[in-house]
Amino acid sequence: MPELPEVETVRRGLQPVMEGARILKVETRRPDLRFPFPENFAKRLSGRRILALGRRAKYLTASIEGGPLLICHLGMSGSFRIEDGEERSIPGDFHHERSRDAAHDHVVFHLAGQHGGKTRVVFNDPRRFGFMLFADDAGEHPMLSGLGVEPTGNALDGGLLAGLFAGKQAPLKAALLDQRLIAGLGNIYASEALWRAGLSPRRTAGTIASASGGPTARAERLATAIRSVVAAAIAAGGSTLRDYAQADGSLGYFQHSFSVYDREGEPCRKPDCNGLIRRIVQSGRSTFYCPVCQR
DNA sequence: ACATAGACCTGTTGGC
DNA sequence: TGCCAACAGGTCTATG
Repeated sequence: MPELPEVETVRRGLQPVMEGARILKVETRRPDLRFPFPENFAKRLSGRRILALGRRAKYLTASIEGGPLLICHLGMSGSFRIEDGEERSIPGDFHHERSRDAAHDHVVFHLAGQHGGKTRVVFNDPRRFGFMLFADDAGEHPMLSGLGVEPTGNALDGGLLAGLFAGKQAPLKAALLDQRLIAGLGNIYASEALWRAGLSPRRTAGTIASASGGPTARAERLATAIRSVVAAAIAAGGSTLRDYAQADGSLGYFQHSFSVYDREGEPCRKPDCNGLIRRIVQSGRSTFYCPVCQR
């Protein structure tokens, strides 16, 4: 479920605990997630220091000193949880000690911080669509190599977007979900970006480019919408991060108010638009949009 | 190249 | 209340 903003929020939440920490031990509580764990997964990480946590699209990465680049994907239901690593043996603390749904805790990283404090970072994933893999020595992996442009920063502008979509017959919604073009959008933010841009999810993607493949007003609007919706969601994640940090340490999902997603039948939030949000299915997945102001 | 459907899993929700 | 179908934020594979 996590799209780029959620993954970035997870990265920022894990960063203070993981960067610079030494991995004392790694527990894998089953042989696989979506894929089998790499050979010697725990052994190749144990005893090593985590240099940096990164993110590419919806992938989290951890560079390991003298070791491999760890690539993690949260799939649809993955989350991380930070726990105090000191063994607790307080009588009556049973409830606090147990996590909310330990049934799907699949990986536990036991860490020692630079000042000796111990923590555990627990990966939980009920559906097990998530995975953990190692990149090769050059930090490359087929899952990362084909990814398109990040919708953060300023790289994605109208000109670039028009070039990416020129000639495409696929509907805009499908083009936005194509990770080879733009990397990191998912089902929610694709719908949200199209609403912000006032463009129909059913519109042929190529129609936002000019005949020469150059930018148009529509392409500029969509590029701006994508960047702004992603930036706003990351900001929202950051604000909930502070709350979660004080609660139970779980990272992965945050409440966010959406303009169209999951609002079928409700009024469009665009001022003076009297449309009602409609739900359609594209490529087997729900799309939400306003048929009045999105054309 | 492109569109669609199915696959992988478990949990939650809504209708009857 | 119980049951069951539909659906869920992802992406890889196979098929046309």
